[in-house]
Amino acid sequence: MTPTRGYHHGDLRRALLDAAVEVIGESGPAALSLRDLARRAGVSHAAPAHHFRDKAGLLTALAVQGFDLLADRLRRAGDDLLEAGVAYVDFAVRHRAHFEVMFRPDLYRADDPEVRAASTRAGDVLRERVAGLSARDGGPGDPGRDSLAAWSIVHGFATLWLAGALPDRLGGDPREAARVVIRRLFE
Amino acid sequence: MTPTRGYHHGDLRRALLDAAVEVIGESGPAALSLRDLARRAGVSHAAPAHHFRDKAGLLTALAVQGFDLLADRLRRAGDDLLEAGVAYVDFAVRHRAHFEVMFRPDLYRADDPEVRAASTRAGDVLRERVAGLSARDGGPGDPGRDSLAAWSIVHGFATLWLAGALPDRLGGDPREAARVVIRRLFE
DNA sequence: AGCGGCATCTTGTCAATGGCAAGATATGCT
DNA sequence: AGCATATCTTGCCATTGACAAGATGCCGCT
Repeated sequence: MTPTRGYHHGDLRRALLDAAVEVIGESGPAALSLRDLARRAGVSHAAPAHHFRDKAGLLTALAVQGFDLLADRLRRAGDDLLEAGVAYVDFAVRHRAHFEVMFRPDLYRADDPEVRAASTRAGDVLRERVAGLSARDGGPGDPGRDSLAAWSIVHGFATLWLAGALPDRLGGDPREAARVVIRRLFE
Repeated sequence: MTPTRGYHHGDLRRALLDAAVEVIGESGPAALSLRDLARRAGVSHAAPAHHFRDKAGLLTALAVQGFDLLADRLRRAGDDLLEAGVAYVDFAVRHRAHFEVMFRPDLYRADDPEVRAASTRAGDVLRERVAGLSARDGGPGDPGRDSLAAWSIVHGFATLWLAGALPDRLGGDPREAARVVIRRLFE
């Protein structure tokens, strides 16, 4: 299982996932075609089925990858809830394709055990950060409510940013804009 | 232009939009098929094209309808920002199909003048409510930032609710759960 | 009343897609 | 070396979106 060049034709699974990320990032999940991915990878149109069964299978794998990436990003953002929030938005923008799939459960098998596990892992990190904050400032707040509010505001901001719904005056740096908005939670 | 029964075969445009709302509400926008809508309406597979040109055209019409519905709902929620927020979430849940399309610009022609106009109308109502709040409590806050924060938190909550990402303990009433979360902005 | 114009809908067709079945080919294990 | 298996290919079918050309019913105009 060497990472790059392989045996038969290359390591297809990764190549297909990478191509999917590229396509979705450019044109959205609706534009995704298994046959197109196969062409990009230089294999026949039925090859993807052996790795992912069907389209939903491929998107399920993408979702797992996405939740794991997100958990990693959140962890590396440190203990500060504000920075974790900024990292959440940053993740959504930099890994747009993953993010767009992750929260569209009608596109993949959301009940897949791998997805559930990965999604739980990411959720745990988020809750951890919120709990950390509540502890630090002598937090009165119900941590359930606080994490919901925090999650909602960063998720909403990220979604609206990706949808292109936000006004232009915010400029081109989502991290900076997100920081300002999230801080509103702490005042 | 009588509302119901019509002339040639019925008033198709409305029938198709209604059927689209039903399908999307049940299975998401990915499951939408023009031919299926035509079958449901009892017309031939090419009939929809005359009203909407293509799939994107139909979804564009749905988005316009959605933004107008949302503006209406927000207006009827009154001046209170908290209630407007609850109404936003309530709209997303009750008009799930519209909501899911509205914020997925890759599915329709987001640059369509009608969409832009309708979306602006809805945005104006939201900003109005935020401005009203700032004025009332001697608001120090930058209204730009406040409306962004308010929009983000309600949009995020609604999106997560629809995605089924929120924990079960919230129960089945999104309005109540949303009210608790939104209040977090005012403390 | 009759006629022409037009919006509405239908039939026919094509390329592209997802998914399935059956076969070919390389890989690794024994 | 030989066999089992994962990997990939070729061939096929139903469905879909989109287009073209024709049929059908409604309207206003003379």
